[in-house]
Amino acid sequence: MDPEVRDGIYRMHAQICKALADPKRLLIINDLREGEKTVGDMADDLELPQATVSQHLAILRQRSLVYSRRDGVHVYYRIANEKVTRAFDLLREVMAEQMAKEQELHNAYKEVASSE
Amino acid sequence: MDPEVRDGIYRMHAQICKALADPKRLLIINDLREGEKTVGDMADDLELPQATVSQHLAILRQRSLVYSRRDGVHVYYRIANEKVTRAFDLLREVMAEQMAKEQELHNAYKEVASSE
DNA sequence: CTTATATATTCGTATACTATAATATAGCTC
DNA sequence: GAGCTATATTATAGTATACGAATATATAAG
Repeated sequence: MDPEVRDGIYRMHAQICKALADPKRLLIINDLREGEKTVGDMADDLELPQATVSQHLAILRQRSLVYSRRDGVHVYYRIANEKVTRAFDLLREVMAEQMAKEQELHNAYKEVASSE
Repeated sequence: MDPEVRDGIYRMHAQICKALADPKRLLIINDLREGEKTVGDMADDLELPQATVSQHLAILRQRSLVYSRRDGVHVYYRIANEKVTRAFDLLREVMAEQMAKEQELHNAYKEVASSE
């Protein structure tokens, strides 16, 4: 493949990953699983300042991970693609498996240590 | 959930996402789908300096997305969890669908423009 | 047109990331 | 041990990102 094209694709791919690479944006995405919500709803749910939520939503919007629609004074957001949620879940599973593995090691170590 | 615990989990989750959030690391992960490889193999495949590949592998290693084993002078890397690959693929599909959608819009616009 | 509310944007700053070059370490072979 | 190759680490400079506070915009109601 043309290296420039390849790099362009990988840059875009990374941009999408970057959109997920922040704890608050993950909280927002998780919150949106329940369905469409307004900025204020999410700010309340997550106990975050409105400006913070709005800033992060702007990033998610720019990268088309969420869509928004205005209804009067409210702007409703929703997850743009169900695959985003699935990726969220997969990566959380990776994390959980890592933690489980560490836990095992830790327990094994305690056994050895206590039998000395 | 205890907000501190929640934040800790989301921080870790974001750390894993961050590991994917760089074009070169995505190239590396993609390269490793073919199977175990050494640092040098990957540097050759991707036409990147050895130090660059090694640095990015260090990040992937710290976050346990890849495992490594030494065999003599070589260090072989492999993807730690197949779910990482699946997340890679899902997010690439998200990107592809976005591009397709943009393409459609673009074509639709051209039609309108040319009929004026 | 003014006020009130919801949302978005801007700005300054602190922090974190990436890239490159140089250097260091580890394990062979002789 | 000397020299060679593979890999890792460090230093640093440049860039990007996140956060908080303040400000701006948009809509609805009066």
